[in-house]
Amino acid sequence: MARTPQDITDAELNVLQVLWDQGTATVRELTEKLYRECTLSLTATVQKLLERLEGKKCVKRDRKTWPHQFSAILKREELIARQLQTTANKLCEGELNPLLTCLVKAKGLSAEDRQSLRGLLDQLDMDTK
Amino acid sequence: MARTPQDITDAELNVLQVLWDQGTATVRELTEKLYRECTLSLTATVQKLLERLEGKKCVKRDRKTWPHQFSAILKREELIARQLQTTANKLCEGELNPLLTCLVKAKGLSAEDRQSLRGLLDQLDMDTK
DNA sequence: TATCGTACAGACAGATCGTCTGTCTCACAA
DNA sequence: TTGTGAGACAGACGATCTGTCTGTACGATA
Repeated sequence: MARTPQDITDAELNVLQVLWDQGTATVRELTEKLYRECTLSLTATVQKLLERLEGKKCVKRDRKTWPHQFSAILKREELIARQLQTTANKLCEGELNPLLTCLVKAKGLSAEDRQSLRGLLDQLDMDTK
Repeated sequence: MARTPQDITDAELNVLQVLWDQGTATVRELTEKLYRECTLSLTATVQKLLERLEGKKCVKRDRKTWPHQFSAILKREELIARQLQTTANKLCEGELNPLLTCLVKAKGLSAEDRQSLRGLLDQLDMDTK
């Protein structure tokens, strides 16, 4: 049976992280940021990762500039949401609520966290009224 | 670079799902549930998956019975929590809060959902008082 | 026009993962 | 006790994924 490939690979994610930080970057900048050096082969590697990310509509490339300028299309929050939906599909028949419950029950939620969460909920109540 | 293998594989997860439903099962029962038939090779496949799950401490095997009875050690909620932590590590520097925010902001959270979530929060307030 | 960095295509190797084959062992019936 | 069928276990294979590299074409700058 065909294994389901991960939509965003580890190496691809590293590239995305830099783009999220910088906003926009060239291959050279990305390579140096990621590998702390910039050889020919490393550049090609990053180039390939960008190519794949472009194919996945996660990154866009400005071909009018030289060298090309790359920037992220996919926002960090969108990726988070996508990942959450994926785990929900795998483990909760697509329902997001069980994830919420799990998160809230997990330790590491301070009183302030709870308070700000209540704020968010109130906000939602207002919006849908 | 070594790719990071996924802790629980798709096929392994399918086995776990059945165990979560049934509570306990033999290889034969699992195979029939998963593949709707029970050939020699399919049985071996399930056997191998169980072996790997056992190695990962997700499943335990009762060797006193014949055939062996298998049951899940890892609970569904625990796996959910683990998955959430994994995405948090990849995308939020380990912080769970951003996930919460994402989830709450996502559509598909009804008024009742919000209300029950408030209940959960109140519960937590009580506990930590 | 020579040179250097970038773009692009293609390929490769290591690893993962689902699957299968083969052998041994156990329980049960004849 | 022995034969039989199902399960346990070990090992291996092959498709696929994924990070990386090589090779070639292209574009800009001196």
